[in-house]
Amino acid sequence: MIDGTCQTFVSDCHVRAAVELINHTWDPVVLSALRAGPTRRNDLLGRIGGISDKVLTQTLHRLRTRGLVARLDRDGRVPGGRGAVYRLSPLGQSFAEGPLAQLAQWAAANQAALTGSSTPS
Amino acid sequence: MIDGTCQTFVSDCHVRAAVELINHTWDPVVLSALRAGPTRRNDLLGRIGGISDKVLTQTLHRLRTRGLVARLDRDGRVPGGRGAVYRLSPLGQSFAEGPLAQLAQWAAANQAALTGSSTPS
DNA sequence: GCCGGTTCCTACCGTTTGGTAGGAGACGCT
DNA sequence: AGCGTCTCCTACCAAACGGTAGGAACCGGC
Repeated sequence: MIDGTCQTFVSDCHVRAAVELINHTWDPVVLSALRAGPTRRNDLLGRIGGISDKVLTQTLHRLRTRGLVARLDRDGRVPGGRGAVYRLSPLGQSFAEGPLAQLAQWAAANQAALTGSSTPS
Repeated sequence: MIDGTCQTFVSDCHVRAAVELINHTWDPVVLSALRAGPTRRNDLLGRIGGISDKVLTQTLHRLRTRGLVARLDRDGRVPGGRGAVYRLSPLGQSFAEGPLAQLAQWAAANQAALTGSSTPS
């Protein structure tokens, strides 16, 4: 996957590795949502409008498999639920606050150009 | 799409906007490949192993539509071709050298954690 | 003129992804 | 106990994405 083994793609294949972490539409959203701190499933469902139940489960599962998110069973035990809480792992946090935040920052700075309002020549 | 209109997603929906720029498997690869400078189609096809002709066309088209890549018809006129040359637009360059490079850098620094548990160097 | 390389486009197909619907099991509250 | 809430799973379906195959147009070299 490093410079040698990555002849399938371009030499910058680190990009690929990183992009594949968030290549699933909702992955970056969930990651961003979790930056606010440990969150319960249902709260995520509410905070992230538009995501379906199944997809949130899948996304959380994928993110956990990739080591970006950890699940704390019954951490804070908020009333009214089994209290499965999801939080960013150190890796996930480093990703969310590093590249992901950079991405968001760039998009915010260039939103005018992105929305297609006026692409300067 | 900005802070107000983005209730469909999380408040950080700039992330979404940015990620959608590269959400198509080959987009970041092509963008990275173009960082080396204006490149002809066929050279891209060769430099990026594994991409198919159609997908390169689509990717280039999408990237142009989004204003990240520009096509210079017959710029350098290298021998043996019609000389359609692709290069990063200012926006694309800013994206490729900013967030995309950050992404690659992060992935390179965390490749050990990403690949699972392979011994780092 | 013919041939070959290059740029694109158009089918068609398989896989993946996200969405909807429905249900199972666990637990707290009344 | 009965009920509602929460987690999570399994179909099934539609759309999107990538890949293959084939072909059109364009241009230079022979």
